[in-house]
Amino acid sequence: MNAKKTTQQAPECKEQLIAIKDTMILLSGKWKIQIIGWLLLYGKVRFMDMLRGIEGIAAKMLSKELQELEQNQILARTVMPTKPVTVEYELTEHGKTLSGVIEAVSAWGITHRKFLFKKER
Amino acid sequence: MNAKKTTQQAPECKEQLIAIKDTMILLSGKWKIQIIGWLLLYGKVRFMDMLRGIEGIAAKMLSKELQELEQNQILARTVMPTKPVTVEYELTEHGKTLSGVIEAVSAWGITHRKFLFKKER
DNA sequence: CAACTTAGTTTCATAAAGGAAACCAGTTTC
DNA sequence: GAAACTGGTTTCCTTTATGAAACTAAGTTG
Repeated sequence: MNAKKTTQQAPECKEQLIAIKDTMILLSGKWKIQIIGWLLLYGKVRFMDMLRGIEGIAAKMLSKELQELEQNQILARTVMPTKPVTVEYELTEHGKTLSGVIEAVSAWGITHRKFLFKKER
Repeated sequence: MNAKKTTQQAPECKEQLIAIKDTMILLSGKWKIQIIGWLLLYGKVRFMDMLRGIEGIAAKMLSKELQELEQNQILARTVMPTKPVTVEYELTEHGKTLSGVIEAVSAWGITHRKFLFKKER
């Protein structure tokens, strides 16, 4: 995983770095990863549940982020024929393949918290 | 990993979701994850190497992102006593614990590319 | 001394992200 | 019918993020 550079030439662009860029284009922003984490934890979720549950998100943002994730086939939107119409969102099979990313991000957050705690004492 | 909601109450806030939020605060932006990916691949890297190698980044951005990552103890900055001063950046031990995240992000980018490819034919 | 290198910083400007609040449409309950 | 609920959309506004280009500072080379 190491390749020292002594010249001033830029190293060739590794596929992994391109893949990182591609992924981050889809997941950038303050809310997308949180939304996906929610769907991984809770399965099918209604719009208002997310709006109330994801602290601080505004309806406009939630709506926009859900649309973008749907366009990228990360999640699916289903309108239910209930009394007041409800809409359910859930991860697609492809969306579920993000679980590795979400879990890694989540695990590191906990690692980082411990790191900060160790330091301050 | 599933907890259906039928009530209108928001589900309690899971630790994992907080951890996701914490992590994304540190890694948000267009460049940070790419920079960390670079340092994981190449070890010690000089400022100008990154500036030339990370496609599209401007000096101001690189400088700012490196400062933020240093403040969060993800990487370390070392001024080398060379002819024209050079500065080396490398991940700290703590920064290296991000490898799981970076690898997951990178791997998913490749998964996603395959998914798109399968669909279009 | 002029020109070039490294490693930035500063300035000026634009683009993208995010948010609060009001509004809309359909349905239901009081 | 008034009020409430679901799931949004629209408007207006503020904050961040990002960028290109010029500029600084110290040392090096021709």
